[in-house]
Amino acid sequence: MSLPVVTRFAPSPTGFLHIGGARTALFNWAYARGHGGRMLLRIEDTDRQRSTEPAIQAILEGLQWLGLDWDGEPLSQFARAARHRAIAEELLRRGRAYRCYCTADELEEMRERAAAAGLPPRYDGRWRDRPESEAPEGVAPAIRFKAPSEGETIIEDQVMGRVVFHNRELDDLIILRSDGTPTYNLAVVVDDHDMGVTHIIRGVDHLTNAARQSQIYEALDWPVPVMAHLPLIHGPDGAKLSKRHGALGVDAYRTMGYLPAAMRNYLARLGWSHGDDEIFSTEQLVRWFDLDHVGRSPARFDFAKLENLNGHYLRATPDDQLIAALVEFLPHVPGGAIMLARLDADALARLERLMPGLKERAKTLVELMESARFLVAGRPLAMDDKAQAILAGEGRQALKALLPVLEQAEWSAPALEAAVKSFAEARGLKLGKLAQPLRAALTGSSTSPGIFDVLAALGRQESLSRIGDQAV
RNA sequence: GCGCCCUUCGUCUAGCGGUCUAGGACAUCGCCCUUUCACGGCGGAAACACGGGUUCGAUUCCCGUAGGGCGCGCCA
Repeated sequence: MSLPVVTRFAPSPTGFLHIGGARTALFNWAYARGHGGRMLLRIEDTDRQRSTEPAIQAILEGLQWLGLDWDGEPLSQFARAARHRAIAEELLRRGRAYRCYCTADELEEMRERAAAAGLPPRYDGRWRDRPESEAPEGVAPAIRFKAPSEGETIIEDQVMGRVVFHNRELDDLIILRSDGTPTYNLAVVVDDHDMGVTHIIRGVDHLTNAARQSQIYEALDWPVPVMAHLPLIHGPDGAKLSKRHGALGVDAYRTMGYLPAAMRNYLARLGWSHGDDEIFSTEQLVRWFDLDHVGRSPARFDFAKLENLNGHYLRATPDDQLIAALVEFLPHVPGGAIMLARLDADALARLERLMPGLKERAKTLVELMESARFLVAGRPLAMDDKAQAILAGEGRQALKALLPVLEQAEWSAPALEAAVKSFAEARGLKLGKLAQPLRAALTGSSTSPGIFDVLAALGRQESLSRIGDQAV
């Protein structure tokens, strides 16, 4: 246990980095960083049909956005095919593997027969002890691992506990295809060994593989790494993650306006806990993260909680950093580019003044963007329904009456508030009666920060002309 | 079908035999704050799947049942 920790994240590049993969990466990362170890990245691209370069890029970018870095260069599993083949042959030499001359049709038939008999679809081992001399003409053999047929294989899982598999349940899996390329279970074992991986942290969907891989380690006389299998993440309805909810690429979460720090925090709490702590920094996560406190039951993805958490992070981010985050965010969201183009120095200065009020009201960068939009919006100003209603009746009258008062007022938030207040009192009106139409006229929205701050931030000329537009 | 895994408020979870009249967070409901919307504060409702054991004592340990998940490819 005194060995330096080496973890790895090993996605297959057949699509984007989904939320489950992101959490697996986060846990591997946190574990390695918290134990003075390294986290390696391996791209499991041995399936040439389904692996794509764009998918690799998407995964790398997803990790980067999440703020998860890895040590060394990403390793291509495919590039190591020769090494895998050599180990398959080594297994053959050791008598722990054999050539299988079954055809695809034959295997299909085998599965069908098993299904008909109500048996598990397993390879029956027909070439396990059959001499090579009986090999049929013209059939390229695959190499199968000679799995132990008796006894049991035990996984001492750091999360799931001691898991026992009866060896009779595990059939002889193919480790080298008839075209000479390695299959997953062989490649994983060889790579993890060669990379010096000490801790394998991955989803429970690999638990059965853990048993098969453990057998291969044993056949090779290699030490089995520490294993930890994480429960899966489900959608809000408890079923499998679908496109509709959680099975989105992490880039989708970026587009929805979530902050990487909030994502890390939220993902960490999905399946792992540190007492009653809910909001903690990434630094604390690294310090606290352990396998002991990873739960065993699957978790549902809850957008409401993510959103709440994101709101916390938004509010906690210093204004200048938040503006930087927003500026960086805009190109990734529909309509954002236009807004970015209009954010000149003047608008940025106004945004800075309003940020304390704006960020308190936003849960995502999208909401922040929407609430700041009036700063750069051209006229006529787009109005939300409530704002329109407010300006429909008395609101317009109030604005008209208010205009001369504002023209006379000293131009600062407190002074404007005082002026409007005394005007309201003189007329026996509630302040809200005047503030509401002002808000609507200036921002086109019924939800905005302190309206007097808005007035001050916009400036006398801009404000008066906007109010004038709406008052006529 | 077979194997493995899981099961505390609606959701994420704390709990590792007595401290549990089961704690926190999100969501929800009510009140307060307030120029709107939020934020914030206070308070409410809300859970140990079921049945057997083990034990002086089970949310915690064991076994069943039910429900859910994952796996069973010359995919990873």
